[in-house]
Amino acid sequence: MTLKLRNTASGELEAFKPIADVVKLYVCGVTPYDVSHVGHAMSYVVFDVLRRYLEFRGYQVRHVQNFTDIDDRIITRAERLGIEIGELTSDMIERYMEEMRSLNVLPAHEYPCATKEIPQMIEMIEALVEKGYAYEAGGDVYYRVRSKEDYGRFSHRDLESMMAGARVEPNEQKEHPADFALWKGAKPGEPSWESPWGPGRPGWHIECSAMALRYLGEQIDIHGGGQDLIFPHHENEIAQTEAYTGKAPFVRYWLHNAWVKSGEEKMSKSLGNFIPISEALEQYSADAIRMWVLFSHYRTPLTFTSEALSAAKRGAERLRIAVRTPSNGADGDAVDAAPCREQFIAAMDDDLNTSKALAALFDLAHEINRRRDEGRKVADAQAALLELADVLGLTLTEPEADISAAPFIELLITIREELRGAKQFELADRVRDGLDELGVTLEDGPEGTTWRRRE
RNA sequence: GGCGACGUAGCCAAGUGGUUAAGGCAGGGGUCUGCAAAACCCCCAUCACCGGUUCGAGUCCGGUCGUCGCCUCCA
Repeated sequence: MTLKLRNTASGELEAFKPIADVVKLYVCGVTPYDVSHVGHAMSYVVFDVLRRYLEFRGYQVRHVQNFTDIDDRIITRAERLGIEIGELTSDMIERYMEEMRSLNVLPAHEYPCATKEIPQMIEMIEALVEKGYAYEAGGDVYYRVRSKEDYGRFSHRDLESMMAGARVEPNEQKEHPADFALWKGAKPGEPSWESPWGPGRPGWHIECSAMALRYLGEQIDIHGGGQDLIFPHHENEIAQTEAYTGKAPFVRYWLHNAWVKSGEEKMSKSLGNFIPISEALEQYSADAIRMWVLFSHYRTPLTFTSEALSAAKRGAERLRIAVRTPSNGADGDAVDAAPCREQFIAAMDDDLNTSKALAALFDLAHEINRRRDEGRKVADAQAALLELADVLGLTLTEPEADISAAPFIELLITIREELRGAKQFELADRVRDGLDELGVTLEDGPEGTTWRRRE
């Protein structure tokens, strides 16, 4: 069995074969001008799962993810806040990193920032101008889309029909309306860097090319991002990179995740209809949020609703209980996890069918509970469930309980035990209900009472 | 207008030609329990609509209706 991925470039399911031993993975990062929202969470959880699965399958992965720490929105916002752009971006980057940690997203191996890669970008732009793929116009430098005969093929559009849309801003400096900026001359007062074309800053697309080139090489295995980046970002990235290196394809497999909807429309920063990751994390555990994402396929739009998140929360709890409840059985392990493991792998091999992979985990959890109830041993199966859940980045651990509260909870349980012994059920129930309201659930079993913390 | 995607049970969501249409949540009925909780057992869909291809279609083709996305910054 091999991993098959839906390659945006071909639209086909393709067997994954890395170019070399180490899989080169580049994921488009955020523009840190504002806090990240659950749409970003979806995207980075998806690519985190891709990375974890590749590693689970025995590949070594080198994961690079950028920060676009210079652009119009950053400049505007920093100006409005009256702070330096660096102050704004480093704050947002710090928050982003913290949120990813909370979501159990593995850190990339490199997080290059656009502003730290200016020389590389200038070098690329110069070479593109020299080769005739780009031209300078009034302090700006543009990529000449006409220089690439199949420009638009990647995103399934052609220059003529794009012009028909009439949404491309006319710019008399450009040779062609679709030509895109590699370098933007600075307007007075804007942050800028020196260049052969005067002070300015890089265009959006060039940074990813320069960083991918520098940190991963001229041809990479997988490039990921949201579907909204297919055009123009990735189309342009391909054009300029392949023009620069003379090698194609720049990327072997392009993967794009769908977007998160807020109500009936796409959640996005510009629409202002977003739910920050920090806000989601206040209400739901990382496991719940990840499970919400993973319940559906990465190329299908997701909707953030309390119903969906609650379902994920309960689902995570179900798996958690299956792995944490010990068995007192003594005979050999009663559950064979191998069939589940096979189903899990088959599902993940099929373009990361996480919905099906999760179903395999729920089946295993069910089997574990059944056998445990029969008094059989299930420890090995529980270990397997934990291992496979980890491939999806699910920890299956309970929400952090306040350690200092534990002895008091234990004490209340002991007292309640005595009340129950004395058939003082009303008082005993008051203890249980009281703890329940504080987010602690008591469960009476044959071995005594246990407690767990709810999300 | 161009391009892309989607419409499966109360909700979320797999399934791309062939046994009883995965799984989760919610709901109903049981077992367990002092009562609960958790777990376990049982129940709950003919796949937007119309037509076609086929021995056979949720699954392919055509059309209708509806929804979303990209074409400008966006994960």
